[in-house]
Amino acid sequence: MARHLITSAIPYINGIKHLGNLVGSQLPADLYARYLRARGHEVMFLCATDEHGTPAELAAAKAGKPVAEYCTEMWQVQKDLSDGFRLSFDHFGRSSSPQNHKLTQHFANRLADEGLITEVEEQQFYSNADGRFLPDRYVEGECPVCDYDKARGDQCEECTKPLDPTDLINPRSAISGSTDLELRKTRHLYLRQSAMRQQLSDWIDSKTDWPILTTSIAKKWLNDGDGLQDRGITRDLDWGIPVKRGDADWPGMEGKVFYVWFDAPIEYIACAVEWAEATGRDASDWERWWRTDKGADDVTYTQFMGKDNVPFHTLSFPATILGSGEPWKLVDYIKSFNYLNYDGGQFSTSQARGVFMDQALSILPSDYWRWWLLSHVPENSDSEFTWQNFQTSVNKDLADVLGNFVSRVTKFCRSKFGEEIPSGGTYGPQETALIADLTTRIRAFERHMDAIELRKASQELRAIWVAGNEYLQEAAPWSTFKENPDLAAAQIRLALNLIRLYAVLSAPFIPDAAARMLSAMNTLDMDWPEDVKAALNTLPEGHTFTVPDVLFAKISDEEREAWEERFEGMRSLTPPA
RNA sequence: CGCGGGAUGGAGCAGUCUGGUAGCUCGUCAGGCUCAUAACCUGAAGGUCGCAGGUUCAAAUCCUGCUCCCGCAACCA
Repeated sequence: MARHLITSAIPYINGIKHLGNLVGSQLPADLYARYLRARGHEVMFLCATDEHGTPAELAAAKAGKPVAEYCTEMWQVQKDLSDGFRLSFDHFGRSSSPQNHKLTQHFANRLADEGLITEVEEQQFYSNADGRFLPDRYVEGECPVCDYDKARGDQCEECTKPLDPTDLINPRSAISGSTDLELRKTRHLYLRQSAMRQQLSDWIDSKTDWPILTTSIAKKWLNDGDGLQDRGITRDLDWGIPVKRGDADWPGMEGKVFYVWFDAPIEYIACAVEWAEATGRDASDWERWWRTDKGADDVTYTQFMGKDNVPFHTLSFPATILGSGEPWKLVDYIKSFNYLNYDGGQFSTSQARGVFMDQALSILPSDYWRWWLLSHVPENSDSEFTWQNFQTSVNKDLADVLGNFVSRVTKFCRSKFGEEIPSGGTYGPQETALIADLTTRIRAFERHMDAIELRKASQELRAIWVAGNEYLQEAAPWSTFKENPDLAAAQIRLALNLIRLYAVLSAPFIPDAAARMLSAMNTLDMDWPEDVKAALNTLPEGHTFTVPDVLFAKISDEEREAWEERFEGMRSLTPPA
């Protein structure tokens, strides 16, 4: 038994996430966590909401609520949705938690002590109308190059020219449209990432087994242009973690907060602190996951995220960890994903394009979504969600192959032998061959899961389901029953045990259906099939079971067409109350 | 010459690192079975592996050049 720490990139508090967000981090992380638990490993699976930054303030303002109140509500909304998708977090925390405040201030203090923080004075637009500083993107104006009048402070979207806010002609606030702006001097803390470039580079180079996507992005940031740049870690905002050196004030930094990308990854650690406190544990219980001097040296830490998050996890957060000089656990493996596109374009939160988590659950149970998303996860390149593909895959894999297998076996047994595992007969060559085939496939499935090769694992799992149908076709118990009922009994006994086996193997992908399969087989035995032959003898002769309802109803053409039409337009921008 | 990823039968993908008869799922066609959610099982047709050169006995796989698509481009979650 090994110990695994797993974190999913933490979703931003601003609004409900779409399927692209889900498939890029939380869902594959959940699959891996469930699989490792099923194999008997000790798992700590953490996620949280990322609550700081300007977008949260703006969303709260739009909703007419104080930002703290807005975040609390949206946290609950996201929590309910992750429960709906059966995401099995050990704790779903909040980056605005007191625990994270304390840890973030602690790390800043440590980094300052190590000489890795510098103060920089710069000029930034201040909006008198809005009563706040405007970060780059929140200044708009006319592009000095192409005259496009909606150029943003960081870049002109029309001519793609990178800009400074001060380059803009007639700058205005993107929040209120006010042109009453003035340049003010402000001081900010910078993390001296450049000083850690070599250390980070050596560390990345040591990770030879990481996905190409992960290392190539990291190396680009390390080596491009002038190399890794120092990064501002404070902002002139109200909402956030106050800049302090540990418990002490930080002279000159009054009224400022840490930048969201500094405190968000620290929440991975703070989340474990929240977990320990919420469950009545003490500090040593979370420290054994995070402090290598307090038991975490045997922990394997895996992070899941979309490709847009890679730089922060390969460089910024490791810079914080390494720079602290303290024995914190560093990530061992980073699994990153490409994007899931929606019918020819990108899913978009701001444009409300695509299918969002709440809508998905209102249409179909979570297992449908989990199976499709996990078996089509964008591992090697961007992939695309289409209703047509979704309908075909789900109907074929879940209804026809797996669901129908359960149905044909249980119904046949009920009609010929009654609702109990039939007695008599022995396993012969066909059964031996099936066990050998399943053993090979299950070992391959494990290898793919261990390597987090999710598409291959899905494919293998499907092949394992198909093997059951092949066996039935060949064994033909409906024929053998007529001449040799004992043989038919043995065949069906095996098939019923196969249902339990499928439930165990499939549970990480489709937990609800797996639970129904186990319930129908009237068993709580979820032991992993280390020995397939033994696993297929788990349910003994005479053990009772019930015929379950249809596991997966098929998606009809009418339903698919209705959804295609419904989701063609944009979703309502109003988040649920 | 900004960086990275991709281009494989009608669709979606694996195979490329470690050259050696091109593989999987869906779709199509034919057959089988009749226990089952008109499901399941078997077989067949269909690809000059983006384009052009090169290395080699042999290239989807290695090298060179080119074309097209996607993402990123630093404080934007």
